[in-house]
Amino acid sequence: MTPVILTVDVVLFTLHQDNLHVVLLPREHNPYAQQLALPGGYVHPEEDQDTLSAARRMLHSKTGIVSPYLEQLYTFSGRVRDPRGWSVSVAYYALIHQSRLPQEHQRFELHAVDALPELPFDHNRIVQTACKRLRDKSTYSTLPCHLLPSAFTLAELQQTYEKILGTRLDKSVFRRKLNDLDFLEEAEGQRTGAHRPAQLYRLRADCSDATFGKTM
Amino acid sequence: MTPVILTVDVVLFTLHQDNLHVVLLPREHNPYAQQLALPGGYVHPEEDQDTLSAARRMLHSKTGIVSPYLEQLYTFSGRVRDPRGWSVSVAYYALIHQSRLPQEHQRFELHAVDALPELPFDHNRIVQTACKRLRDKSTYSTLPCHLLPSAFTLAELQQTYEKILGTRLDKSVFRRKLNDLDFLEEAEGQRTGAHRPAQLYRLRADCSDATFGKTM
DNA sequence: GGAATAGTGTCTATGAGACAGTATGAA
DNA sequence: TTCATACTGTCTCATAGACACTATTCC
Repeated sequence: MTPVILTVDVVLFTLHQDNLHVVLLPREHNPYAQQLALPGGYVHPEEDQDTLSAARRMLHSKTGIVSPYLEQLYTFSGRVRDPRGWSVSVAYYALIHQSRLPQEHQRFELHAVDALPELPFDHNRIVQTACKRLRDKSTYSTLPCHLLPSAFTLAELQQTYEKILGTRLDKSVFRRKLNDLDFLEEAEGQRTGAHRPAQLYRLRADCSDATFGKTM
Repeated sequence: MTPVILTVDVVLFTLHQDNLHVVLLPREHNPYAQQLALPGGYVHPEEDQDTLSAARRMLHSKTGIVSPYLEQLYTFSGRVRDPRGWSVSVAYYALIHQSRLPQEHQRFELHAVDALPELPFDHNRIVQTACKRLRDKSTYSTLPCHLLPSAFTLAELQQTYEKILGTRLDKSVFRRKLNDLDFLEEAEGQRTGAHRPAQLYRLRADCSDATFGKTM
């Protein structure tokens, strides 16, 4: 068998300055050394249980982040996508709140998904695919919760859905649906700001990957 | 790098005796020689453009079928799924009408998805994943059309949706939605049987992978 | 004409959207 | 008291579901 290059790449989403961003970091090695790219690298069969473990390891070793929401996205493959030869990249996507990104000594950068630089390999296509998946799945799942801190207000959650979906939602309708779908529970405390404080909620533990028939 | 085994596997669905079946065939080589398994095998980097091409080649060489609906399903990987070692299988699923299965000299078998034998590797899990995807996606896409011949009646289409989704649909509602979604076009001729003939329809060429917000 | 299936029309209840209203804390 | 935001109530209109009705063929 001709050897095939096996890698994983991770599209790590976060909300930054009210817009969807992805984490990019400069590549350490050739090809495309120093260029900004998705966190990723070779699968290590001795070390990794499977490609999910490899993705987790990659994320942790390159950005210091442990175990946010992480899901397989799609597998990209072929002769031309990597100059080193025939390759397979199992792509994953992850969601995290900005507060859980390490603050110091990390070389990663946040880039708005609608203003990405040109990336090596087929990484632009991978990000596009991830955006589409995130948007599609957000219409019928609890995904956007993972972009928020562990406790959040209903207004924050609504804004997050709106940002991802690119549409305005009616407050009353949104809350009625949340009530029906019943994937949130009250958290302790309230968000106190300049005005009336808002109740905090958290995603129910058994609903971290919940999907529903209806649409948000 | 430790060498990694790279394969593709294909879950080929068809309706047979009014039930959802998958194509299985006896493995030619070890491990598990002679045992029934999904059509699949090694990716050939010299020959295959990418894993999709590999899946097409596999399907054609093992079953004689060319190019039905074929879509990537999920990538299964790890140390334990294949006794030969650390492996990656990029799984695809395909839909085809029984009439397009070759009639003679093929060694494949049709097995009802709800009465599968025990399969080698993690093939049972792969079929399960494919069933779930097929069911989920059928609620908001034209997928079931690919299980029918190129021209079909609305009643046949409705029965197909019902079989896959496992629910009864109201004829009037179903047709109203078909009308709204507008992914069918009239085909020449009618299905003439024991009673009033039914108009034939076909999937519009630009809708072979159409999805919609609403639900069937 | 009867049986069976194709295809259409209509009533109703549900629920989404729009929007106005009330509640509560900060200044 | 005012302002801004949290939160809730209500009206209306669209539509999914239920089901009855008409149409067309074979016998």
